[in-house]
Amino acid sequence: MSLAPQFQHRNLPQHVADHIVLLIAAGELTPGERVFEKDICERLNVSRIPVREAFRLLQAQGVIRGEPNRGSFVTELGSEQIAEMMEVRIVVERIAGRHVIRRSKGDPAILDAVRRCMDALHRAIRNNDRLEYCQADLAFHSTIIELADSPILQPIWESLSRGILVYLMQERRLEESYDRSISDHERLIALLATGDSKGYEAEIGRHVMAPAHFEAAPL
Amino acid sequence: MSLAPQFQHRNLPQHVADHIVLLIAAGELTPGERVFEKDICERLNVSRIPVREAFRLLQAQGVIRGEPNRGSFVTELGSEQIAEMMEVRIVVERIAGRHVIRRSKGDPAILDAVRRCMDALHRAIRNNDRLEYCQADLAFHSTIIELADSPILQPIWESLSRGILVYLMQERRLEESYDRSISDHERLIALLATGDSKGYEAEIGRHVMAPAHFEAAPL
DNA sequence: TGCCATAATAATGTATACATTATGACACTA
DNA sequence: TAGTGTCATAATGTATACATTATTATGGCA
Repeated sequence: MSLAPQFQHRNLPQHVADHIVLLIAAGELTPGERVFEKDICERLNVSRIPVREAFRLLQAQGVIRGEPNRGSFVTELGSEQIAEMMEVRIVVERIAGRHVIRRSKGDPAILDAVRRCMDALHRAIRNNDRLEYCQADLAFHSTIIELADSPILQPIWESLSRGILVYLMQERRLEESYDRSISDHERLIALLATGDSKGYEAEIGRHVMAPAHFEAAPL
Repeated sequence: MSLAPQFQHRNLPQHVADHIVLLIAAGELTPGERVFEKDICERLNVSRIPVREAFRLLQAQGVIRGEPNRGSFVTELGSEQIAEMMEVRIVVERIAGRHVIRRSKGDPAILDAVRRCMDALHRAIRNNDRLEYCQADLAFHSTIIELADSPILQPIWESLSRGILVYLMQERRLEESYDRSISDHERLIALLATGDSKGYEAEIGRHVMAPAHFEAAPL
């Protein structure tokens, strides 16, 4: 294995899966397009086994769709799917918020992990780096899910966040929402810190639906 | 490969994954227990590659938890996790219901697939076979999700349904709810057929929460 | 010219073999 | 005896090689 040293000790299939999502987010792999194992192998200079395992991860997360003996294809997400994604996301984040608030009452220090995410968010905005910003935004929410420590929410969030990253990256006028993003996240932290469950649930709904670049869910 | 002929043309990692879930549901693998690749290999008489790919599928679905270089462990689900699962499930099934109703207005025949699931449910009850019943129950809901044809809902449902199967199988007094189960499902079909979105969304909530064997979500 | 059968190619699917890492036993030492 | 270091074992992680399946190109035939 001749992988770059910084990845030596990381989980290889997981890393490959992350990389494939980045390729999709960057537009190097387009929705509907077929993904070839060999192609990914050569890009990352690894054998087919970890790549195939990454494919299974992404398949279970809905990022790619696998047809037996016929290859894998990047899932296509229309505005309707984005709306669904956000609808489920809100529920997941609400449940997670309740858990984190309950846990933080016993140990307020756990919220520090969330606060630290704000630094990354500010840094990304200073660098005016879309990808860095999207990842920092998602890291904020991922941290909360992790703190909720739920074996149910975790995999669902991982699945959702894949799609959200791709969606955010292709969103026009993303930069215009930087200011609002900061204040939204600050407010979310404050609600967690004060233990205002109801307030947090309402605010998460607003925060997620704020862009409303996607169409509302059909009746 | 010396697998039984009936599985020759099925997706092997998928089949292995299903089998592992059955082992958990049957109690042959207990929550928290470590799952060895070799053990599964010998049980199903396949090599490690499809087994490892099945592990990745189940890992992304939250059925097992993998620790790098240290193996995989069956996820433990307490009553709190069951409650979360059902809370997310309701949202997923509500969204799916809306889609199916919309689609069925253009082609009412698609609901026949759901109606056919009732036969399997009746048969399972006649046979008084718990596993067959649980699978038929889940097949009913899986069919609706499939009809909704959503690349977002599908993987989330697959993840949820794994846990639901395990939960149902370990549920005492499951047999007592057979009658109610039939009437519930009949009612759900009727609501889909009449295109009553609101009614369906309410009924799904009742149906899922009916057992209430799990504790309510914490405040 | 259009259609079908067949072979060549290239992909996915699986098995075997090797490399690396964790774990437990055991002896050695303080 | 408690602690520690080393080695043996067994698991996971990865690479290579082979098998199977799908696709495409090609050539024969109507």
